[in-house]
Amino acid sequence: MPKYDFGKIEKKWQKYWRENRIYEPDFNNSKNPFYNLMMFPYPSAEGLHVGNMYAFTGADIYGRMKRMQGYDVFQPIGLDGFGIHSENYALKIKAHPMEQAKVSEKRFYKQLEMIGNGFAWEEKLETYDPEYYKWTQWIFVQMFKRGLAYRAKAPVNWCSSCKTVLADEQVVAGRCERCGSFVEKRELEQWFFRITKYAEKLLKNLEKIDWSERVKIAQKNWIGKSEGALIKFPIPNSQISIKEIEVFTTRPDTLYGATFIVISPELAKSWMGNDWRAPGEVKKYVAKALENRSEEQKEKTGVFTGIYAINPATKEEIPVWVADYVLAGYGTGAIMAVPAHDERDMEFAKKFGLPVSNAPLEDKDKIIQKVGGRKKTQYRLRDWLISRQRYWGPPIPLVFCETCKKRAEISSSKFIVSKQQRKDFNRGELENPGWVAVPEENLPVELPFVKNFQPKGKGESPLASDKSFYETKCPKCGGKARRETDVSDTFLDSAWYYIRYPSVNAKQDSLETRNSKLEIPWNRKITRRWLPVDLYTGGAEHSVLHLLYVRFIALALHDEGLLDFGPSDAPKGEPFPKFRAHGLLIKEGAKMSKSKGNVVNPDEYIKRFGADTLRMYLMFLAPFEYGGDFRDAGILGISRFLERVWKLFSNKRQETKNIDKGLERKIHQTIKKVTEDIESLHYNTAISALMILLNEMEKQKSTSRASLTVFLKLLAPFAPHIAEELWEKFGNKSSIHKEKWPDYDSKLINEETIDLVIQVNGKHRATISVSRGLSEKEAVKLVLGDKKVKEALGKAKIRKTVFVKNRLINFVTDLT
RNA sequence: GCCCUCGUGGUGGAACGGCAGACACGCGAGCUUUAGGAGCUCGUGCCGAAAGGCGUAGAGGUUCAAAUCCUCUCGAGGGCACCA
Repeated sequence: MPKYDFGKIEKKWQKYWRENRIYEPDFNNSKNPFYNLMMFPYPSAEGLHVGNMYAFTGADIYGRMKRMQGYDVFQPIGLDGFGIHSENYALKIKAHPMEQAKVSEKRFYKQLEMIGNGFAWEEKLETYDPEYYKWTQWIFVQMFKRGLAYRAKAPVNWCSSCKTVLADEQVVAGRCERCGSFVEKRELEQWFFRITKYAEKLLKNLEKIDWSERVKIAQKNWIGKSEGALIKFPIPNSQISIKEIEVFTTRPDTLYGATFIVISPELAKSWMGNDWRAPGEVKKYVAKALENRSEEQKEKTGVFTGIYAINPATKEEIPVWVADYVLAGYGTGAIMAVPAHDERDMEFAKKFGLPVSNAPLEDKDKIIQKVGGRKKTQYRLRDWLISRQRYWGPPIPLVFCETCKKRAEISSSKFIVSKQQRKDFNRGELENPGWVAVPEENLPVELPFVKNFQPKGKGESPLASDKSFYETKCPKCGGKARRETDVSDTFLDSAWYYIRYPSVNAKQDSLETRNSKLEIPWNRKITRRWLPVDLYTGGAEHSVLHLLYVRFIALALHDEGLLDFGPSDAPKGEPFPKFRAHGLLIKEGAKMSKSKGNVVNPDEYIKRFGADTLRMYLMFLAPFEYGGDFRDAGILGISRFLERVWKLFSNKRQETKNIDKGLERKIHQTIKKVTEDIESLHYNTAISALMILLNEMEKQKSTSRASLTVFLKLLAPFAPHIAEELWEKFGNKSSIHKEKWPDYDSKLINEETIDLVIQVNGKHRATISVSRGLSEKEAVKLVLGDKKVKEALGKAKIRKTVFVKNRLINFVTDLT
């Protein structure tokens, strides 16, 4: 037998797999579909990162076992290449993103093939492909038409380095998730998706989906539900039109201790916008606070407004202050301050010499009723800011028309409008007068090649300088109109890719709506058969980004009757009943980063050791969900292992009729262990079990063909190429990856004799070999005859005997 | 500040409440004419010559029995963070 030439073997089988369509399921007729999905990569860096490979390999091993267990596994691959990450990379290397995309695509797909995963290549997709983003725009249109997209002016996050607005989810500790620059607040008009409408559903469904606990908790915190009450504080003898202040509190029971009110600068400003003639000092404070509203915690500041309100419980007059520690976007923008029960209020009270009252607590419900308040549930979650002032994304498929604005305003007014008039406009058009959706049949709105694609930084996308792009006709009235020039957030691209995959090569499907036929981006029958996804794997860093958006979009499309998944244990419309977050791969104790120069390039290692070795090494480091520490030295262990496997199959192929009992038992134990460990993603211990089995087999003079067959099958998910090669050398004509996964016989697993541990007062004193199933009576008799035990017991009297069958016996003696 | 997760040899990590350290890496000794990033055998938690003792961040507790369960402290990582 020749030596183990992994380079040649790996190439050979990768070609074979593709040509023979080994990993292509039958989408229309599959009886046993299993959708094994891994988050697709964004090709922004120099090439595939070993972290990507780690994640993909982990998902692949699971998929390969499922395939051998008789499932029709679908494991798609694609590129999330639209959006700011790829654009920033293009900017950095001074390339045009549209051209760079083609370069990255080629490179990534080549690398992704080299790692030996069972990808269904024929269903690959790229988010920047017009054939794909046509449908991303279609989703935007559906959201708009159904009142789930709206335009509003609001203080939003602005990254001055990326020169665009960002969603709250993309701001991490006050910094831009992409570039790390500090994010500032700017008052801008932007497009939002109404994710807050789904706050409760997104929260409640978490209980019924099987996800990594840490991710569920992160989502729960992000949604941030609090139950409390709205309570009104009247303003007596009010000189202005504001007659009362309503506050939100989670502690209505502390109302008797509320000794002052604090309103946010934003609320103060809106009062001034009415008829409040605020003192100069207040005006100054508010202006300053609004201009410089930092997220950082700092010393409390504030001013007295001169206004007094009445505490509805004590009937006492309390002062109203304005301070920037009260947020505008949460609750009513005003709070009742209870220094005795709230640290922040206490800090404020101390600083400004306000009274502190230690009033007793009341019953929550009673006090709410007494003062005429009402219960209120509040969420921390904000709407999803979806527009971006960048170039490399799907243009938002909307058009602004002055003529239609007036008509829509009339139609949306409460005055008498005929039903027909109202029907002329969808909800989005009524809520956003002047904005008209591009009709579905005119999609995609293609992203033009713009030479100067660099972000402008004036709150406008580069498309705003392309006249030929934005000048258009209103699809509604045919008049002169202007296209929206912002593009949508990358996270919209990735919010639905998994629905598209199974339908990439499917027949175009449509839905009957009231007055027309609506083309849809997925085949309904296939979608019902393959979705929801059976197992979704990805990084925990997407806990409140992708993983929240993707659920929202699926639930919304589902509620709007556009999408219909097949049955699952999860609530209807949940895309991922089971999600597992893989861990982070680090290098010698440190995070991999280009600045540290410790980024592992998988290509090099594949060249030196082979993809199979690298795959197994990555999986051997630690449990898949923990992550792992990549150390160069360690890979030799796996390299040796596979070399020894190769040798075993070269040298010990003699047929043996007499199967060694001990080996047979070991084989069945290994089948059980490997099967269970793959199921729970404990690949490290599965590999260890294979090593133990190999050690055993090497000790045998000869090994039966049946044993070797089992070994190869168990190895196949981890090292798919070498397993395939040895399988062929065994004379098989079809792929090992389509073979049946071995079963174990639980009767053959148990050893006939076991080591019984003998303890005296909980201390291990001896171990004796006894036959399995030995009774307590027999055990005591046997054990008490043991010399060591006698010694240990000495003269002490046995007070109690604890016997655990097939495991241990513990004598508890009187203390002497 | 609040919430979550985790602390085990020189290293990565094993361990249904029941023999702590599986499997590897590294290291040590030996074998093999052996220059290859080789292979094979044995050893390798700490103290001790041994018997034995001590050991899972630290301190308590529950239990016949604790790395595992409970309480507190310390440390690391992650999420939220002036959200009333």
